[in-house]
Amino acid sequence: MAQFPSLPPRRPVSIKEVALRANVAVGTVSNVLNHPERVAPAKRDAVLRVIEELGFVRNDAARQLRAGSSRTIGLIVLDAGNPFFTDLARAAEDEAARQGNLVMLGNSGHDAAREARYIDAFEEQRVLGLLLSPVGDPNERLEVLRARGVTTVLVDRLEDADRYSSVAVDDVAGGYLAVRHLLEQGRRRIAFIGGPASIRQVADRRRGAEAAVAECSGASLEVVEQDALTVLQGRAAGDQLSGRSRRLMPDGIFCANDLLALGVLQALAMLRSLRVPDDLALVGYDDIGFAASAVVPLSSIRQPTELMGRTAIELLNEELASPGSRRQVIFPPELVVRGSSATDLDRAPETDGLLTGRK
Amino acid sequence: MAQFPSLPPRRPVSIKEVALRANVAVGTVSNVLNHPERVAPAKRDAVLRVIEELGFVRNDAARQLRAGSSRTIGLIVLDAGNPFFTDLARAAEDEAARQGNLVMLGNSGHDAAREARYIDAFEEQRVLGLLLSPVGDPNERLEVLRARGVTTVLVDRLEDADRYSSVAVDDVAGGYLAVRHLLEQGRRRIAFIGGPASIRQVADRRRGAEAAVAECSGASLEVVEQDALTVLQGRAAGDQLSGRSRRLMPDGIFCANDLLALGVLQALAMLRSLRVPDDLALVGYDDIGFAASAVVPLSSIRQPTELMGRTAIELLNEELASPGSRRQVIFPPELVVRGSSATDLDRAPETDGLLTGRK
DNA sequence: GTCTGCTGCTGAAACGATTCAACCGCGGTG
DNA sequence: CACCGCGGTTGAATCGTTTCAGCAGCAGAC
Repeated sequence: MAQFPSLPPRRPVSIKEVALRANVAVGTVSNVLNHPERVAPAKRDAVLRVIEELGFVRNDAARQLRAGSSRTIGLIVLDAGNPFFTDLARAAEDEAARQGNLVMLGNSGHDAAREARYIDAFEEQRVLGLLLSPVGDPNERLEVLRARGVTTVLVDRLEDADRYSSVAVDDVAGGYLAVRHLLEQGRRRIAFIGGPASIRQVADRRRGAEAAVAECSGASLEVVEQDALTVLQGRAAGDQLSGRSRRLMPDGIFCANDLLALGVLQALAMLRSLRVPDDLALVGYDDIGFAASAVVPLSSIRQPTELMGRTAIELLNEELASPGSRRQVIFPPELVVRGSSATDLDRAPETDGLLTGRK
Repeated sequence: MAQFPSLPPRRPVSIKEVALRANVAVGTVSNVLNHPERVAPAKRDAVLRVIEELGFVRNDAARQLRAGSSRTIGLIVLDAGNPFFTDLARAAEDEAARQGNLVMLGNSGHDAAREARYIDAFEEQRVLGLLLSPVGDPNERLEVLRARGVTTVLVDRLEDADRYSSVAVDDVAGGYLAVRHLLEQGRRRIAFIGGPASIRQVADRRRGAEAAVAECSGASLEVVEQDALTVLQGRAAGDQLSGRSRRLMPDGIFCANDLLALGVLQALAMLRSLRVPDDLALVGYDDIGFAASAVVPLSSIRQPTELMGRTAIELLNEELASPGSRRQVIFPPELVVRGSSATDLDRAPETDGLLTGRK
């Protein structure tokens, strides 16, 4: 531990000192910062020079105190490690930056207490608004916030009533899209491998799969339920399937998430007799980074995360502009076709226009 | 878009209104909030009741303005999607929370402009201090911050001079640890598969590998250089190796990162003739989530991310307490042995005490 | 009854930026 | 010459909290 000659711990420079040094009134310095066009060029440059010289940095607390609200938007995510949220956060940051606002990220990590701490902190900071991907059922908490005038937009959560603005993604459409694609590739014996049905996303994706199968005569859907959405569970499911006779083997598999699909792929890679995609086509969900670089590149369903982030900020702005306005936006997911499901990649559709009607 | 009867946009309740309603002075309300022990229990409860009743939330801007600094610590990371940083962030948050402080996360995404925006914002907010994992060479920027009195701790970056407090991990030790383990398993023909040597981490890991081989007579090290640290590059390296005759094939491979190792594993899984770990032992680096659930669970080097996060906060506190004090902390990484390198998992050492001397 | 000490409470000052009514100076108009 | 208009500038008031010197009231000591 090195002890340096402690440089004088200079207090930050205030606007008053700048004014003094530049021989102008404090109001003029403030104008230079906030309404440069009101200040004569010569004086403006002089003030800017002094600001530079003294290393003045505006005290945001004082600005905020006077202005009544900040330029900060709070974003609380369930899992900062999940690419879905980081992509969304980045898009939200960009969109907010375009209006001169700033996004601060809080990570609740599925922990309600942690979430509460961030909500309180953001409220004390009088944030412009809150983007919240809530832990569990947020109703009471949200009502309190609402009552205190904190504008909140829900992210990745569908609310029954239209009491909050929200952005979410249509998982039913995603399941439909995946299975429709398998059917279009000529597959008829479809299997759905999913995690616990208690997870809404899983249930929705399955419903979408069922809908697609119902539209196609001669197609059947088998449901394989696993305990969790992990690679290991996927491998278990794959091992179980690979013991079957050729006759009972599905020729198309849709997994509720990419981890499951990668596990299935691992299990099947052990088998020489079965080839992907020729004998068995496979589609995952989420389009995680690993999907593209699997042994056989994995087809998957991608969520429009960037769009969701931008839209969340938009909805917040709308509600700030006209308090009381609410809007729910549900996005259709997108199919990404790769080697695990396309016998002929050239013909593979990039996006599926047919889905628009369901939106 | 539903338009609700706009509830009166009530201004937030101030401490003055609370005082009025509770028949006390503003100073007393402030004391209830900050020094409850100074207030008589009866009065304290009365004030708390009114606070609850009116839904009072302290205005942090005003507190901060008066107090001169906030209770917020800024953390700027290079990549919020990287588990290394999210784990570190979470540990930092926990440690900060123990002292009543709060960590706000900014994601620079390797973008210097973005980083600058966050630095400015945090400085305007007069944060307690900054934990920074800088983009590129930060020297000029840091000097400016230092001059303005913003206490900064560097994360995951070694500075030559001891001009800043910092936490980092010893990549040389990591490389040494990995290869020593391979040698202990009886392997002698070692290969190092690494990304561009321009990345410091890669170069350090390689140097560690060289040091371990040098200590063991009869051992040799072959270096395979790839363009990037990706699964695809790993697969390319694996394909290249698998064309070799048995004689020239390494029996132990150390990859500069887990992605490369997974790629190698993919390439070798195609080959029936070569088995992992019997014919070829494999060790990766970073211990990402996928390492444990690979076809053959991957041995890897784990960085003590939680410890680094906690320590970063500690260093910040130290420097705040006695300005001018600096400390650099370098952590030794940890070896995690899994199926890809252990012929006998029971004998596998969990941590390697031998390393302590190098620290 | 006076003095001392102590607890608990009060109320005004201070923090630093923004805002806004007032003011200044100057050129143009009638 | 008086007046107007106007761009540019001023400085006091304001935001909501914390801090702190000072005061009231009370108990105990003498």
